[in-house]
Amino acid sequence: MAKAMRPGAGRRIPEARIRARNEERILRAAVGLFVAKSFHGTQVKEIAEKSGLPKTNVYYYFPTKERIYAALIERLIEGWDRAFEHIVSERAPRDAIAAYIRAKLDHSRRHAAESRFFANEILRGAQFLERRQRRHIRDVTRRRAHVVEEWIRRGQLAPVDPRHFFVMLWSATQFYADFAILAADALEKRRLAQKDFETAADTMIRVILDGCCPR
Amino acid sequence: MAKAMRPGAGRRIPEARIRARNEERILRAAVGLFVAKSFHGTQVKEIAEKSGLPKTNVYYYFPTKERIYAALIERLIEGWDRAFEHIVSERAPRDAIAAYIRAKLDHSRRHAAESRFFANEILRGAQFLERRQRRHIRDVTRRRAHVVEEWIRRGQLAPVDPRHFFVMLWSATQFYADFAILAADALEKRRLAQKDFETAADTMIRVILDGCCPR
DNA sequence: CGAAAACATGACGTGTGTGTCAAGTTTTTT
DNA sequence: AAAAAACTTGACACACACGTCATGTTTTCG
Repeated sequence: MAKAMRPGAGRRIPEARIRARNEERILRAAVGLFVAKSFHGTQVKEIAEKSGLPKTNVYYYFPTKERIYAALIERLIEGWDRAFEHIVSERAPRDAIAAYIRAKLDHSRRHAAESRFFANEILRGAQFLERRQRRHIRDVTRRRAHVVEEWIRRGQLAPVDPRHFFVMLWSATQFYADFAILAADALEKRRLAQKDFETAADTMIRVILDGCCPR
Repeated sequence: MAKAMRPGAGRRIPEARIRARNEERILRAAVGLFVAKSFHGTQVKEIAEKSGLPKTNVYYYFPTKERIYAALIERLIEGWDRAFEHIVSERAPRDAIAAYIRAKLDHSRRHAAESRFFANEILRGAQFLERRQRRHIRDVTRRRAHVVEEWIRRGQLAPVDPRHFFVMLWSATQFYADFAILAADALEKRRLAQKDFETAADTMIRVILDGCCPR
């Protein structure tokens, strides 16, 4: 309520003030519900309640439940490649890979709901993911794979398959957020704290860079 | 149909012939559907159709849809620790870890549907997983963690956190089956073949044992 | 062979969840 | 200040999915 207005921002966009706020609310509420109860298990009524809006109002902004889901997918793709920016050939692989791992782990911890939502979508066959979105993922991966190849050519990195290498990084960095329960059980903790994520990062970096067998 | 009878086996269990077969059918059909459409998205009618039984018959064997789901969970836990059997202190860590990775990857490839089903259950908060089942996972992990600690004590392994180390192994070995679509896109393949799983295993073993930075 | 259990099936009830509609209120524009 | 657009709301309809029931058919066992 006590929100500061940005004067110059909202002149030609009358739709983009209250609408933006409400859409945001709806999406925020929807992520958690979709993760916990899946698409079919979530009812629009619940989304409405959780976002503090009446149900009919939800339908005012989104014509169907599916469109809410699709809107969420769209957002995720945007954030997908952010952490990849660390992987550049100018940087030494040790630094770059360590930074990537820390960034990705941190992101997944802070956006656990979104991370799970994405994982869930892939798990069930990426039925809502569009062709162009998958192509985007593919293209980004290819570009960064070239960086790894460059490192290998220079002898800065052991000759590993770059794509499989990335898969390893993804899997390790997503696991703690997505399968938090399993990770917590394995660590014999009630819940994962930030500290646990840091230990996880350290372990990962150590093993992936230098291996687990002593030199 | 042309099934050999085991004479001595089925005397006091008249329920366990045709029942066993039908329950098996139902569960088989259910796994795939639950993965693709989640619990709520799957209708008993579909399970019936896919298993070739009339719907009412499904209800004859399972009182509710939930019980079908729970029965599937029960089975998964049994298979959880199989691959862990490779992790024994008598064995050299290099061999043991490599064998574990290959076994787990192979298992997840051949039982992809079950693997995804389990992943899905954890992802949504393990709502159906019972206390004892989680305790079982915890206990098994603890026991194997001691093996890793023993290796470290002997200087056969670098001093890594054993539990985080296991998490790394799990995540990497499950990823290909659970997130096959993402993995395939990353590798620029239509579908993952057995060969891809082998390359994955090789890469993993290499990186995890010796790291990615050249010695 | 005959009784009892296990198995199979079509038709039905009931709750609930998606999306609609028509009528209100607030905000923006002229 | 009035008109128009954007937003909000309660009540409703239609569909459909879970689970039941009463009634057959096959298997098992004495």
